[in-house]
Amino acid sequence: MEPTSEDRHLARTLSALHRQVALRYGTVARRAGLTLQQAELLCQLERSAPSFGQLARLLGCDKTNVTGLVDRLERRGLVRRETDPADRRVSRVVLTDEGRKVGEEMSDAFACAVAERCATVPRTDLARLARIGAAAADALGDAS
Amino acid sequence: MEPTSEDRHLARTLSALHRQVALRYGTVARRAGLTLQQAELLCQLERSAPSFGQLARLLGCDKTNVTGLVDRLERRGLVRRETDPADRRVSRVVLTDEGRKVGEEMSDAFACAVAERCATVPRTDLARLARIGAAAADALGDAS
DNA sequence: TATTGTTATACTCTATAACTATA
DNA sequence: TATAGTTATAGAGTATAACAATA
Repeated sequence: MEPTSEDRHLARTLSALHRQVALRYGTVARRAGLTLQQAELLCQLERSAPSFGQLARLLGCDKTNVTGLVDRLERRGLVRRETDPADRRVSRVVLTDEGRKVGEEMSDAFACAVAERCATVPRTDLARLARIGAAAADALGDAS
Repeated sequence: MEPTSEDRHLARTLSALHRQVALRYGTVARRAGLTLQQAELLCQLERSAPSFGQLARLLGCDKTNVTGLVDRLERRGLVRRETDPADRRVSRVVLTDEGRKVGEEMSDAFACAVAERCATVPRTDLARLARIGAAAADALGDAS
């Protein structure tokens, strides 16, 4: 299938936006002494306690990779492993109090950085971006 | 500065969108036998021949890193180094014919993947996303 | 003297294959 | 036997400090 001119334009835009977000998010993470990958893992723990396999799927990497990421976050006291009582093969990754604090600080810092820089973009456009961006992220995340 | 509820919402959305784009883009890159970082460097060469320092700034990484990335892309025949005649300290990175071909194939494949998956999102919304997303990327990319 | 790219080093990220423990 | 997580290994990405060539 050949992409249309509109397809190409949207793809280029999403790619540029992704790069800028990664840059800003990486800056915030580094200020907290974390890598971008560690910060993204930490953010997946705010509302649930996923297993290693679930984390691998959420982050789009191999499960062997998650072992190392969690090792390093655990060594810094930001997360801990908990064995699932229902199935003793699975380990769940849980935020410590310190980990929750660091995660919230990073989220706030990133939100502020975005808001400051996007102050030149009309408010109604930002609201649209939030709405449509969420729909697009959902669509892109659908299986396979 | 404390972020508003709208700030947080926008930041969460941009973060989710970034993650999905990175996942899809990474898949396309891997199919071409490249890492996500190599693919992103390659895409910076379509319209210009940046120096190592410029590439470092564009990619948000250290210049020492660019040396390694270019080494690996050069080893695979996708780019080559050219000394700038005006200032013999600077090297410019140039696409080979093969590199341009691979870059274009990846761009097309990514545009198609996005278009297919976003088929459920109304066309007018996608046009808005492209317009506002570009403005936001510009705003986020502004200095400092 | 300042700048550009490179090298050396150390650590992190990443996937594949082989392994252990549990189901 | 199948699945969840780990370990060993190897290669790639990353930054810091020291360096060579050029300006």
